[in-house]
Amino acid sequence: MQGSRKVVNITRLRQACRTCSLMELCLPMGLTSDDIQQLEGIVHVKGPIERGAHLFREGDAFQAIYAVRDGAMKTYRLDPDGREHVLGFHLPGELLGLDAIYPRTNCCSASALAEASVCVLPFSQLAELAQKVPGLQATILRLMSKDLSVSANLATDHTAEERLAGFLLSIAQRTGAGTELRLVMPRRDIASYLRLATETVSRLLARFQQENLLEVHRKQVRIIDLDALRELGGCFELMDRRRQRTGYL
Amino acid sequence: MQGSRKVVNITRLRQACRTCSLMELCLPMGLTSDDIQQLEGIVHVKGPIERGAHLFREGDAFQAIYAVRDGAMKTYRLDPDGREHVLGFHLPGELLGLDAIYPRTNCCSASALAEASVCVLPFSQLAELAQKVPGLQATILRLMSKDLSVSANLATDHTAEERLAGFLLSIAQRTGAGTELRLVMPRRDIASYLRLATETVSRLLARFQQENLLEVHRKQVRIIDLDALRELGGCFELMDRRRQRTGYL
DNA sequence: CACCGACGTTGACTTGGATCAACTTCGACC
DNA sequence: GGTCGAAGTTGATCCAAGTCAACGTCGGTG
Repeated sequence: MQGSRKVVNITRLRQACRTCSLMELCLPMGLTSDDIQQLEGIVHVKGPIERGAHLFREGDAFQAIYAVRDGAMKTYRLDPDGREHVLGFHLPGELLGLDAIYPRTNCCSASALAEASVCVLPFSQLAELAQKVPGLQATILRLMSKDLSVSANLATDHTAEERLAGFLLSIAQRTGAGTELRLVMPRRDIASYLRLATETVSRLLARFQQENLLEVHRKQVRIIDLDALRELGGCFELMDRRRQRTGYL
Repeated sequence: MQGSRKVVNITRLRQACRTCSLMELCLPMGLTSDDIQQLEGIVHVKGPIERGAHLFREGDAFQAIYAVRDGAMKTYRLDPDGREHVLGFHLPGELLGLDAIYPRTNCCSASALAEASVCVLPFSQLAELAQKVPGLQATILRLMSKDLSVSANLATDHTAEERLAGFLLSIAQRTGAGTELRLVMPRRDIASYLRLATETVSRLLARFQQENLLEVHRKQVRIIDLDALRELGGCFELMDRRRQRTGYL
């Protein structure tokens, strides 16, 4: 299986945003084809990044922000005792590294949860381009604003149950998977992200299953009672103007 | 006392950023005097906003972002049970309302903790101006990025002790007050912001005092053992490139 | 295909912080 | 300056979630 994929070490492919399947989801969203062409001029693809490998590390000088193309990434920090705290999961179409703009230093590390590739957006060039392309500036501001809401949601006070329910809804929403979702990240990472113990996540999933809200098979989760789940964790779902689904999720 | 201040109901004063004491702290930071003049063209002052009065409410259409001029504001949301969750405190020079850009609707309410006044920055005009003034775009991106770090800090897993210590340090840092600080917000709001019970905040402050880290008199706090406090909550302090103090805090 | 280590689950016990309740202190207003 | 309500403190008790420990299960490798 590893062998069937030829060694692709060309980590700097030009990216054709125009043909990218994430166009509706990512920075090019709402740009004219002319604007997109300019964006393509500064973007390149990096990958494959194998599972567990790092895209950047805490302390690295800030150079670029990144957009996930495929696979999945997590960002995390190590506390003084060396324990890992997961700050976020980043799925295809989502940005990474925005929090490093202010301090000009990456204040978290980013590693791949599954083999991934990303678009590299060198920040100085991106900012320069955003100066010329109003739609791009607007998109960046909106995406940053969205991240603010996400962390505000997580920072507020909720029970373990509410946070986990909200997390599952958020993953379902972001992957557009409907009710059938795959948790790429291990339980330990979910727990860390939600500020819970791994055991608590495990127990809650078991309980949700027992109460007929979910069907859980290892990383595979099927949502059975969406309404009940929403009842618990609904406030974690974000209004999403891009991915207005046809109402069923 | 109330009487000595004449009824100031002129809520729309033009603002002279050039002479504002917050210039080094707020949006004009790093702009040329020419740029600042343009900024002044779109900014107006709103206030006084009396203690407890609202600047905007959850659900309002998004029109503007705001910069606190003086006083202090809090942002909060009500959960389905009607309980208030404080999302943030906003001191002079800090921005408010950035999280509403994405959903185009205010997703929290903002009220004054003490009589306050703010600069109103109509967003569409601000975005338009940022398009022309590179330094302004850069500043907005940096300030949003900073807010991302703040909420990431808060969202990660810490004990009550660590969060409160970090909170005190953050207030000290942001007010530039050195070791003598005044908590404008009631205990209840601190507790809500830190996801604690009021009683816990009270007890912890008592304990910090007993352990000779602080001296607490109601809203007045003096930091006695800064190093010990940093040991506990240091990771909440943000690198701040604007307010590099002379090392003592 | 047997072994190993990482991941996940389950049970027993502990604990940090919440809740409930009583009391004190403050400051605004008559 | 006395009254009243809001804010803050302190003590007793409780519980959600953490910790510790044992065990099951999967997937990759020799």
